[in-house]
Amino acid sequence: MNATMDVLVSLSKRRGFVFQSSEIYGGTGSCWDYGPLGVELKNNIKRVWWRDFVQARADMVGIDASILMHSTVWKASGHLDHFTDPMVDCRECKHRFRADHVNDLPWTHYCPATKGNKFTIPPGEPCGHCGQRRTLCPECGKGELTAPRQFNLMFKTFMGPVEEDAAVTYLRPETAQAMFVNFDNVLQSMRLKLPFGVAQAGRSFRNEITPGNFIFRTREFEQMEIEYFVNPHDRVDGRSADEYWHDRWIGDCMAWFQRYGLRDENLRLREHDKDELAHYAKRTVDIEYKFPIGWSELMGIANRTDFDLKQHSKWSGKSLTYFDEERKEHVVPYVVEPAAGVDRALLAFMADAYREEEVRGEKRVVLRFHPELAPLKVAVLPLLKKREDIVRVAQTIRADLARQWRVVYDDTAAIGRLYRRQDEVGTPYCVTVDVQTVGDAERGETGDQRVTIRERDSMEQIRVPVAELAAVFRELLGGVTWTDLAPRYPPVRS
RNA sequence: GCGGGAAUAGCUCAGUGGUAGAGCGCCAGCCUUCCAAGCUGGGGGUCGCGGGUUCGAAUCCCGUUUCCCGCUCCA
Repeated sequence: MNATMDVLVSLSKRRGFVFQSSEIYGGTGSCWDYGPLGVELKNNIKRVWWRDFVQARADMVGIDASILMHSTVWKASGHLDHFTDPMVDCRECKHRFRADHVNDLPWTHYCPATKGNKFTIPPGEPCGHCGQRRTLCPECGKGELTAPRQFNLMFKTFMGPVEEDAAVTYLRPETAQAMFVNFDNVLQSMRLKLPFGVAQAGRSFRNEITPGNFIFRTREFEQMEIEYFVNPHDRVDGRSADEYWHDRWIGDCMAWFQRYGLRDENLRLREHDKDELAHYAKRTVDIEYKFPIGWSELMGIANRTDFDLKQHSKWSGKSLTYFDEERKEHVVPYVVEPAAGVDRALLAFMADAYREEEVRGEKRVVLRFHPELAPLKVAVLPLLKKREDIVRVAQTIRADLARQWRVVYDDTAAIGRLYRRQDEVGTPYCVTVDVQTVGDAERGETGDQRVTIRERDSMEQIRVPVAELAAVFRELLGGVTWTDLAPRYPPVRS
């Protein structure tokens, strides 16, 4: 069965993945807190993203910019003009006006006193024929206007302790701008050649009009963004570099989500129509995921052209160009932007991993996380908690493995229940220490110094020497599959 | 923004004016040699919040907040 949003919200709270923000005060709409397991999962997502897209590539570097920036950044980027003024809409023609300007616009008026003749009336004046003042849309003259709406998409704040004197600025609504603003710093300090990319993961803030659907749309969220700069004059495979790299990134990003567990049937690409493209974009393709709420955007990959660098160059007066040695010319790079939401990725990975299975007539809830994403990697479980020798070995194993991975120890229930608990939070491997491991000193039996490793999805078990545990987990948690590794060790029948 | 529904234990929910409940989960003990076993005991709720009616309110009334569904809006 597919996970419903309710089931995920409930599991998230019960097992420490996600809590509603400020819950004891009644909760804050559209804000969520990551709990002990949620933060591990989220950090793992960000880490593999960084490793795969920054660390592993010669053409990528990263930055970590401040959330507060010079307010002119948002003037240049277009966010300030587009998103901070009270707006009214015409219900008929859908034209949008700034509410504080609407009364200054000449009014197109279909006058009832002159059988619907059309007049243009100056601002503030009544109609000379019927005496009416403006009530309808200045543009089409027919539609009613909606009440003014404050489109504060950006969170306004004040730099400086005294509000009246302080400079107004904004919490960034996207991380991208810091990478454009730092273009020249990064280029010069790292001696980069096009094409190259700058990556950043960090928080962004938007006063969303309609937040909701758990962590899908929140007012504070985390992005993983890449700005990949290319020389638009270059040709790759017979195409312009920006178009070539745009498609490359779409493919790479899609493959990345598949690699970490999202199923093909839950992923698709969606091309933005020309009329829905953002003002800066030449082409945008969304990777959509089949969330519990339906198909929705998981990440967007946009060709932002040279819009942003040109804007910042214009507003700052600084040249933001790249010198093409071959052509002996300065060019403004085009930029391809793969932008993913960390929280949405987490939701997708969780939804896709969720399974309800039947095992021996009982329901088993299991999160089949990719081992690299799983918040807990290994649970160490003593089969008998009253046997000091067993407990001692188990504790030693836990401490040893915990130097490299997130490992937990649990002895508070029967083994079956302990397994189910770990299944429910997606722990890929359990290590069980039993009498066979340590032997029975009273009977003069020595143990075999082997423990049972149990794999989450197949529930298969193998006997592995304690001395080899760390090496085995380095393989299992580093890309080697269970199917490849398990045959090297004797199985255990349960 | 409009309409409808909901809010009681960690979770799922019962409780329609008279001492705050169940199942599951959680904790402790006993038991237990590998897939939510059993027994015993335990912690945990100012019934979303504020006001009102009443001898008495989880229950009736008003307000408010949050969440869900639909519409609208938005990208």
